[in-house]
Amino acid sequence: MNVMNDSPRRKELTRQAAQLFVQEGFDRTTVRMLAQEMGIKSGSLFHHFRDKQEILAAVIEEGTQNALVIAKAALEQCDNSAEARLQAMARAHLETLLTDRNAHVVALYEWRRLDPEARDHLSHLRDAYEALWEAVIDAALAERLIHGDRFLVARFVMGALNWTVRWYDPAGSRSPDDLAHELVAMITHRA
Amino acid sequence: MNVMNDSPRRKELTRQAAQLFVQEGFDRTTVRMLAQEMGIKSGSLFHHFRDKQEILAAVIEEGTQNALVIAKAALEQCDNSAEARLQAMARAHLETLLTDRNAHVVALYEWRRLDPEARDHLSHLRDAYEALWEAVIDAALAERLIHGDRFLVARFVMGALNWTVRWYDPAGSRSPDDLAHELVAMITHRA
DNA sequence: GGGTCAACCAAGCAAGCGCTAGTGTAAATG
DNA sequence: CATTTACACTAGCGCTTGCTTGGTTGACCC
Repeated sequence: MNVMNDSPRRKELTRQAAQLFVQEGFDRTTVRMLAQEMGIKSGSLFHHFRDKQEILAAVIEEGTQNALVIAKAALEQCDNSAEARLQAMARAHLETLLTDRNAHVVALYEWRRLDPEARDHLSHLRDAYEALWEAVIDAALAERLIHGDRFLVARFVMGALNWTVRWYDPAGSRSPDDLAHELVAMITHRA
Repeated sequence: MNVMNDSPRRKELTRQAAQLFVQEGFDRTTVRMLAQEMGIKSGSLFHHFRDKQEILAAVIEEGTQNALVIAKAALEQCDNSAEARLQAMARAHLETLLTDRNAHVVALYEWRRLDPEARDHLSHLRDAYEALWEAVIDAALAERLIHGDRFLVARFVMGALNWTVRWYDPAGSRSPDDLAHELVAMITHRA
């Protein structure tokens, strides 16, 4: 057992692990399966990660960090209107789900498999992401673009968006932009 | 190894299994843990269920069947207006999540652990439930109470509702009725 | 009062699990 | 040239897993 830096090699291994975790689930994915997918033997795996748990944490950290970066970038390069910002966030969320699908599915489904320390560390990242959403929703409420309880609206919207991993087909006819449009139209109270 | 009827004993065992599956996840729940929770030895478990998979299927079937019954009852004893029916469905959904929480959390999180035959059988049940939703949403669209794509609206709404298992606290100050109200208000386009 | 049957138990098997120990080797570093 | 580093290998330990086997118990039935 050795390092725990973020070498490029480790990044690639993390990506491949995410793929398997989605296919099989974390518990059903054995270190031998992971090693085979990575083209090495199971013993060699522990040169890159302290243990199996750390692979899961790495997958989720990678995905969440990307989501944060993308969402921030989307907010920076869009209008200041509440509607534009709402739409930018929704679209960014869906695009992350598309480009970084595996990591996010893992984050949604296997969160409970994290040990307490990892969960604690990663929930800070997740909170930072959700704070972006809440700021945008607050602004929309202030402009009276949407109505209702701040807390509830945020959770309803995130639920609707996160649920898309269950049914959204990136190869289908609908683009993330379309979906974001429809969602904003649904909750918006103007013509 | 023996029967696979639906004796009252089996119902009770199923209920206890659901509890453990929620706490630990399906894969991490061992037959020895299940047996201990049930007050029997692990070998005796296989008198009631063919294998571990069948316990999972039993849990999910029970929960989905209950949801169907409750939703149908709610629709029968409410106004014919689209808004009332929308609210009745949302409220029924949330109440099921409250009274039958364990089974539904399992259905949401462990669906992928079902083997293909069980998944096929249970997806028919789930489709019947979703059909109720789509009928109600169709009516609301026809009345122009809500706008948008039938398919997308249905999935956004179900996502928002199912996501509640992540954050909703039944002991908190909000009732299922409150939540249903807020959700309908959010997507509704009238004063 | 012999037969039936659901319900349970003790014991254990074969397979698979996460992880470790110790070693080899090619490239980078001093 | 000598040493360190990064990465991979083989071999296997200690343990848990889902499930099976072979048998016992006690309530009910004609």
